[in-house]
Amino acid sequence: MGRFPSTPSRPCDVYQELKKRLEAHLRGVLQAKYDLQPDTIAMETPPDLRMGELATPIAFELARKLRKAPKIIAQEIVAALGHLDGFASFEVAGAGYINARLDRAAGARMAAGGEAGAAAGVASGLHSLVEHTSINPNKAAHIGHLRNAILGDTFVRLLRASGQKVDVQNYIDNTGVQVADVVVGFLHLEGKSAADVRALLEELKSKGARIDYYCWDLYARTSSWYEQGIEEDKAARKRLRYATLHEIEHGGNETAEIAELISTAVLRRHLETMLRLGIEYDFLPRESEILHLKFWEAAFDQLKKTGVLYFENEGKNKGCWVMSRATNPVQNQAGPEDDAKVIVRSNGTVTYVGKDIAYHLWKFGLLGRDFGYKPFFTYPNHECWISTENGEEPHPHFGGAQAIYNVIDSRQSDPQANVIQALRGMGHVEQADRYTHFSYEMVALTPRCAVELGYDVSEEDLSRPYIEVSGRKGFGVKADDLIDKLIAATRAEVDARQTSRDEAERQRIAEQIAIGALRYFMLKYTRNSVIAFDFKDALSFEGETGPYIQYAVVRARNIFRKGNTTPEAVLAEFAKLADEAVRGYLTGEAAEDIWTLWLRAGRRTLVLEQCIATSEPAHLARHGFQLAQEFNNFYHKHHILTEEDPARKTFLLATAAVALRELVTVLGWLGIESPEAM
RNA sequence: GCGCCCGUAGCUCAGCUGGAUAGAGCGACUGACUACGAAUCAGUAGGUCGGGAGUUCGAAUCUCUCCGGGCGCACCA
Repeated sequence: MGRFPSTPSRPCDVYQELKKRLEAHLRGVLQAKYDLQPDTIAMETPPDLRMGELATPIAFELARKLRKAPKIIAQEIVAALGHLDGFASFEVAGAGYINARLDRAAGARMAAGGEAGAAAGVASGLHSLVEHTSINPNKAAHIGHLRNAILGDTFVRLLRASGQKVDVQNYIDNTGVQVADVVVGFLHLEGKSAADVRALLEELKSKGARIDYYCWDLYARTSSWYEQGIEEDKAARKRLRYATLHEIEHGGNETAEIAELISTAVLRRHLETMLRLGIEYDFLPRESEILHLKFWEAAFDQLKKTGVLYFENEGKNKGCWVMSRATNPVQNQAGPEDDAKVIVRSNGTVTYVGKDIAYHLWKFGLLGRDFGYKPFFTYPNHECWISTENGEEPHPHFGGAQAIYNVIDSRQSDPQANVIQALRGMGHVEQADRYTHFSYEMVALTPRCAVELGYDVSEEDLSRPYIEVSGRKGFGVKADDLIDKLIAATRAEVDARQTSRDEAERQRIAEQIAIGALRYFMLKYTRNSVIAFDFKDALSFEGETGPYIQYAVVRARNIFRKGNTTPEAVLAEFAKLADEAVRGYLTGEAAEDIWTLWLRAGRRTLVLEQCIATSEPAHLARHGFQLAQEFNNFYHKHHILTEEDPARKTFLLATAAVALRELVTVLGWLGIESPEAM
């Protein structure tokens, strides 16, 4: 069963519809013939199109129960299936498979009208909240953050395409040690006051320089400064670090003012960087408000009341409020539970997980408190709000979602599990079930790439398959650097090809291609595979890449431009063709590749649902590539505009129209634009 | 010590709820631009799916075990 309530009578694409139809028909037969009602009927696609389009191995499963050979059962079922709308025939294959052949004309008609189903989208009524990006606002974004934001943004697009209402949040830890570290850098390494920092921000702005890049270096310098000198120095610097952190958390002093200036300026840069990729946010909740609006106090009451937290009187956690681990749920008897997770320290302060529990109660509307809101960043079509203590009225409402997705790398799975465990323990079982840690593996650098970038790489690291990026060490590829590099590369290609277009147009196309390449690169890997980053792979525009798919779109569009017609007009003509004609064009050895393309075009919603059910956008990326590949193959084999038979020409044009529509839709869901030319 | 992830072609990766002959891209080698633009297409070579056992009519997929690699397991944030 799916995670969410099923949506009855939802429009389906060809595959979904026919699969459902066949399944229902099979159930009828099994009921009438054997008085059986199996829970599920497995449906699959045969290895070769010549065997049919749908298949079921149901006869194998029934063999034992019915004490008959699978082949005999399959024959009996096939005999009983008779005729079914949308299907041409059923037959037994192999040792007992039941294969179904579609009525290709009917299938093509359904695929041609496919936009009705998908465009309607059908509101599932679910209100989801996706949190992604969440970069500490103390340095520039790097490639690891790009993977996070692209995965998150794409998933948002998929949820919206399926009809969900989605709020996009970017959590900002503006009062953590990481921000404290750059503040230490400004105060003690550079000797700057709040006024100096303000002047620096102005100066950088006037020069068009990036404050996040400035902080990238300062952060790395400060981190290494902590490690330098004699032990006494180190201890003193560590004390300074935590004193700074506490001043920032407390607020209302010059240190906090610098932290606010820097974190806000860096945050703006992050939003600008992500906007280059078409990534936008609705709300930016900040840790400073979670602290100052006392979210924790409200959560603490609930945690104590429900018994999730208990006070430890002995053992190593004596004097703390602790929670049992998710992996170790019950251990109430006999002695202190030293393995428990500390939520409130013996000095009375709350840990990160504690604050996170409070924040997640808010996300589900269970906290009984809310942020103040003020506008922060204006997008062409909407406003992005940020948390504040005393908000402005009126403001939109955030939080109170039914389902949440946290796009956070897999290293955080432990703390995420703790939060889910707390929710469950508090009795919020439904919410815990709809809490998804959308985890993914890191982006690392290949040793070769690290050397190429001029970093000192140890012997040990050189022998590894990849090296983890580190903001603290200043080791990694900055997001904007990569985007700039990609645009420069695509611009060179576009300049060589599009000699008649003007500067602005060429730049626009180059950006679309560069972003397409980047987004596709980050999406083509499944979430739990580590990406060992290399410029050679990321800067590739051939083969399984975003530009490959975009190029297929451009080719399809060119057909209609040169043919002086439109996809809409063509599909209207196609509707008038006789079924016999369409069936003829889609049948036979030479037509298999065309039929393959139509079939692929007819499974978009199926892939969408699979992506959502598994939280895996990579499936859609692959679907887009395969669609483009099959279209390119079709494009080469069949020259459309010189086709002499007018009916066949209409059919070929309709094929291109459907492919074009699907490619553009899929690319849109991946957040990739379809250029007019390449 | 405990937990999670990974191991599939020379390289980088797919492989949907177990299903028929394990697929792409890159790289290598052959071919195809006077066609709707070759950022393309067609073809060839290349795999005991880390090893072993088990479950099953049927395993890359599920279970166990071993080997190899990565990441987590703080009163840090």
